[in-house]
Amino acid sequence: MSSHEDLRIIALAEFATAGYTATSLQRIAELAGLSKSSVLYHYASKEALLEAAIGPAIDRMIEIVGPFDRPWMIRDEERREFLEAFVDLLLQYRLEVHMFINQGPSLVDVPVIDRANALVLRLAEFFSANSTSLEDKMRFGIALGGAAYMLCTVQNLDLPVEPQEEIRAALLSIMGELLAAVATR
Amino acid sequence: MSSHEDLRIIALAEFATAGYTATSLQRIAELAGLSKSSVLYHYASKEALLEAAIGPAIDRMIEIVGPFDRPWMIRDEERREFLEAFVDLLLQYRLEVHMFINQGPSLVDVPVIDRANALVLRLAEFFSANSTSLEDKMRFGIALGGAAYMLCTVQNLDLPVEPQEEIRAALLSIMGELLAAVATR
DNA sequence: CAGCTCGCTGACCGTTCGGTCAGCTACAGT
DNA sequence: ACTGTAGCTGACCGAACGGTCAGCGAGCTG
Repeated sequence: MSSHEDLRIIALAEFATAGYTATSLQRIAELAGLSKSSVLYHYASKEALLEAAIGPAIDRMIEIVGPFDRPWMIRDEERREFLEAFVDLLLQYRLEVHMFINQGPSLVDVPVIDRANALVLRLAEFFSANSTSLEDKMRFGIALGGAAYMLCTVQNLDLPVEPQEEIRAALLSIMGELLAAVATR
Repeated sequence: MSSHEDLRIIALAEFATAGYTATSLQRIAELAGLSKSSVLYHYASKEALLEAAIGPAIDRMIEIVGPFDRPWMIRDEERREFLEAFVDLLLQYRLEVHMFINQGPSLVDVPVIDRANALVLRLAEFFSANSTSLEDKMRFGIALGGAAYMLCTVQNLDLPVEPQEEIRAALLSIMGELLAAVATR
């Protein structure tokens, strides 16, 4: 296994659970069994490490949201399709999503975080494009923040991580219910 | 106005939005128009400031959860009562709740945070006491984390803070729906 | 063997962190 | 007028931060 990829994974886990600013390069180095200098050999800066950690998840998310940037034009089955893709992405990138959902607002001016924040805004517009009521917007916020929180706090609330398929089905059910206003229109 | 209370309010806002570790005493001092030394005159340490900022919210929460520590014994109307008290508490202490929900897991070994984490665990037990299914537990996690996220990110998602009464009604509706398994049983 | 790159390291840099301390000013009680 | 005390301050401390740099040994290539 490569130190480069190890560092990415370790940094992501620490950034997501302990917070970006609360995670030192020294700490990452210790977890990887390397020196701080080695971390900075593989990644030019702490910010570059953050970019590598959550960048791919944001790219993938933009891929998914991209085709639907005319939310009032898409059909019902496409909305369902989107919801499934979205839930799958939440499951695949749970640490990344949890990270930029919860720490995004506090890390402005970091390029990769700004991309994430802009993406969240686009998502909000997508989900509330045709439903301007306050409650519908609140539903979106709760669904997004709630899923991100729950998927990363499962271990603290004695929730099992397995079986993945059952979690997916339940999450799809709950998210569909929460976003019913857009998912079933 | 007292500097003491000013500092508490400023610190709470900064801790909740920027994060505890990311907020320096210097920053709090500047926002309050004081020197860092003055902050440490009013509060013995950064940790004491955190305790003052979120302690009252935790005390109040324990008051609310306390009477219901036999969840399988309470009646339906009591569950409804509890949900209303809980939503009111979320609205009154939104910054505090957002703070220890999102930063609680990463700030272990801080006494006041440990109290908060223990409280969250008690809440989880309360809501899922008679419903051990995976989906019901996920519902609780999404409701808690989602409400905390949404109530502190409203301004970022162009959600209005007013009118308070409409937000309360909508939140009660959504939370009741999410926690239907326990709220209506 | 010489030369080169790759992964990695310790020593070191300037800055900022939370926290301590002696001392300042304004004011109230005696 | 003397004495506290409350509120506040700048100077300073050791530790930890992100980051730089010269140089190490191993392995591949000519």
